[in-house]
Amino acid sequence: MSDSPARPRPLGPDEEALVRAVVKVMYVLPRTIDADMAGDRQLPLTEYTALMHLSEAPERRMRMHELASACHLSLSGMTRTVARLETQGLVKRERCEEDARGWNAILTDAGLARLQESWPSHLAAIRRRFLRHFEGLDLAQLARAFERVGTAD
Amino acid sequence: MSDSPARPRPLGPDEEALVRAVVKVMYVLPRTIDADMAGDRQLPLTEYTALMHLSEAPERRMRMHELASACHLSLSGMTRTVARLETQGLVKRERCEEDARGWNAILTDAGLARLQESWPSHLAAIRRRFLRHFEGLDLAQLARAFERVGTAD
DNA sequence: AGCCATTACTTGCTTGGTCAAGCAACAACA
DNA sequence: TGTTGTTGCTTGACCAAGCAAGTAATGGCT
Repeated sequence: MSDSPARPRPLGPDEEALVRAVVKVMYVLPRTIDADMAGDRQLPLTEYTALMHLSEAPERRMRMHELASACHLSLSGMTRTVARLETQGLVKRERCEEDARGWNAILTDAGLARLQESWPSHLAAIRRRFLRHFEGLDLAQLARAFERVGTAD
Repeated sequence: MSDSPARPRPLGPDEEALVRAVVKVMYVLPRTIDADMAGDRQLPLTEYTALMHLSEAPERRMRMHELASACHLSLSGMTRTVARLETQGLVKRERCEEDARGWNAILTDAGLARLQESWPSHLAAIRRRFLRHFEGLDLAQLARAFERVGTAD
């Protein structure tokens, strides 16, 4: 907080409705998606996301901090996530060649297989629980608005 | 998962952009708002929300499960939240008259004062970090879409 | 060469949530 | 009136996240 705002204008009805709906989505959607994906071999959303980003990276490898920021996770959070994935054999870690402080997280073949096994239900959940409800709206415009959210100015 | 979807159509570019942007918002926005509100006397978002719902309830009181679902929290999560608020004197608990298993969480005067103290910065944060970016869009339409999110059909 | 500031990551601790099990009060019924 | 099942909430065990402090490698700068 830089300045303490004296009496900000209260929310109008539409604004309030939007805020409440989005807050609800933030709480409910991740759990819903997770639950939809909970087949035999549940892959939690965070771990799924990490595998996904790795699969899209050149050589299926990324530095820890890149991966963390791609997943919107703190670096320490990512350390632990990768550790979990490593014990399952889905990811391995290698020291970075050009900077021995750094590590690469690397998607293993098993990890790729696991991701491919999960993505259809992940994708279906996204469509069914989320995108479905935005049919007919201008998605690109909406995406631009959401991309700006969080920035102050 | 009831049925395993064979090969769902992959996301188009606009769909993908929207999903990524919304996911990012879900991770980043709560922390941003929290941080904006972190004045001297930080009131975490969950606790703020609980106080807010209580303040709007008749007699400033609600049953635990009502409050939990209003806040999109599990009942046990709400038990702990209310416990935290109680130790700060912002809420008190009373056995429910007509059903001695039940409890009412009741907003105290101190709680109301605290809420009134927090809401300007809360509101400002919401405007600045969120609503600001939707100017010119049809908020009501958007709200309706988000209200449906999470439901399957 | 030797030191210092910086960077990349990990670890310890705390917080805040879930789920499952427990407990007490109620409701329905023999 | 006791018994049996259900409901409302709490508690215990666990887990994933963040922050702050620690460690190790690097890159200037003298």
